[in-house]
Amino acid sequence: MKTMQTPTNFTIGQVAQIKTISTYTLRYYDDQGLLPKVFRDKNGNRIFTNEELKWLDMIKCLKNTGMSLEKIKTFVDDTYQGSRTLQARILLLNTQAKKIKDNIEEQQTYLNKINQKIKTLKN
Amino acid sequence: MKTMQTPTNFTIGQVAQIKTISTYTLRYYDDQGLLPKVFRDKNGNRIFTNEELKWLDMIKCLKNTGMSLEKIKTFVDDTYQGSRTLQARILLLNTQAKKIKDNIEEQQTYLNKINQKIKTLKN
DNA sequence: ATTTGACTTCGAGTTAACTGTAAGCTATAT
DNA sequence: ATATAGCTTACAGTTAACTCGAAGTCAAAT
Repeated sequence: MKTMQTPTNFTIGQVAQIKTISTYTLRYYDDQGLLPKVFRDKNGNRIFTNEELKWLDMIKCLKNTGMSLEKIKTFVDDTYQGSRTLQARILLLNTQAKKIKDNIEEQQTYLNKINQKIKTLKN
Repeated sequence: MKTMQTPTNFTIGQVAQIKTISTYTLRYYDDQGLLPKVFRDKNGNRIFTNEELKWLDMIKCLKNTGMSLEKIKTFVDDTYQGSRTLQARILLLNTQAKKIKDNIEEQQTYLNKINQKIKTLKN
């Protein structure tokens, strides 16, 4: 079903507040092509929409799981290329999912090691 | 029980091979004070022992779980200060353990999000 | 005796991802 | 009318953690 959207136009400062990202970083992401759909008002100011907010969540997800901004950009670009790149995008996400799984295992191993070390320090 | 030690003197190149860390990085770590017990032979060349190999494992563990080299250095320094710093070291490790646990949870959340996204892409 | 290889120091260069500064524009408030 | 706030661009600076180059020392091999 379709649902009504809440008003969906934001300035860079509003987005900075909502997503707790600095305006510097938002402009940097835009400059790097991570937000290719940001339009401008008649004064040249950026207009962010819900689409950008969703992208920022996705960027955060990929970035915080170790993907470089450069690689994230290829994902963004592919997305705007449409269905032609569907397999590439699925592959990229599957690869990232695998990487996260491996990382979780690695972190678990390190956690065990540190807990072991704490034990020995307590003797 | 006490066990015999295998011979325990290594050059920087040998350590680089054993631990697959570049000699550049090893010297950098030494310069930064992360390996305070590295002695020198009569020619001024570094002599690494099993103690350093163990430290390199510990450094890797802390570093790969997100600790800065600067903070790792305080842990190393504290260790060589002896029992006076025991509580500080235990605290540092407990804090790191907590951080790792939180991170694992976060990564799990991101993994779910990505798997969800893969699903929607496949429709 | 000289070449080779592995080591040394010092200092400069690299990279990613910001982070900040300066100069300027525009809409709103006083 | 002017001050303020929030935006703009261009570009320079910062940070952590390396990474490398140059010039030099020393021991072992040819």
